[in-house]
Amino acid sequence: MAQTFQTYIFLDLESTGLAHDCPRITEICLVAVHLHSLQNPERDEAGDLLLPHVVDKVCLCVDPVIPLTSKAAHMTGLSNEKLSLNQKQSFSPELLGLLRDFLERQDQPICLVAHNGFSYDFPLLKTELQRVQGDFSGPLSCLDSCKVLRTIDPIPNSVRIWKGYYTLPEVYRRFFGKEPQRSHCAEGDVLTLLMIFLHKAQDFLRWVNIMSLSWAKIVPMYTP
DNA sequence: TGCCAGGCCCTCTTTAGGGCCTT
Repeated sequence: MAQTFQTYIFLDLESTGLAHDCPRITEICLVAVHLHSLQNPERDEAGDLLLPHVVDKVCLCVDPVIPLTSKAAHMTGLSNEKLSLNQKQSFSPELLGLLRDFLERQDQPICLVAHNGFSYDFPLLKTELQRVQGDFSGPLSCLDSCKVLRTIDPIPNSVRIWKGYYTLPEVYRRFFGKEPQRSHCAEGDVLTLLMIFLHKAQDFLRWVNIMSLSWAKIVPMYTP
């Protein structure tokens, strides 16, 4: 049965590597936006979309305990040394409690949104939750923005080289004609994703019931 | 330097193969 999600939480993770590296999270950012703000976006005097002003936001750096791959360190600008010198804690039951509190304070029901989330962010987050013997409770759904974009923004026949067509920066460039800010920083990528969603809000909201999955159906990336 | 994984999607498909997207 179709439901109307009242809150969309845009999510991005930075981590020590890709799935084959059995990665650990190094940075997590969640930005919660109410349906009202998505349906009634703010614009500047020129009519350009603005980021919603009324949002709840959590951004945390996490000690991954294991080494970052050189590529992940280069991309994210994070390092084990930086995280250690800044006394960052590892993913803990307390962090799970914080994330649960963040979800519970939002107007329900909630849909998490991440780019390539079905393949990467959601399974990795589920693995970290499993590591601390926990999980999110209650009805919670999730949506992969990459999957939706493949439907609502199909590749034109005139485009011959389509590698990178649905990467987060490329979609942003296509929609807004400028470079996204702070790529490969969790908060930067979340805000880029939020703007992309706002740009196609009507389409995303139309497809969300068909393409979203229950959080309970997300399979952990690997067994911790 | 490029590969490494894997679920998903597309097509020169479905008795399969290859590429994307995420760090």
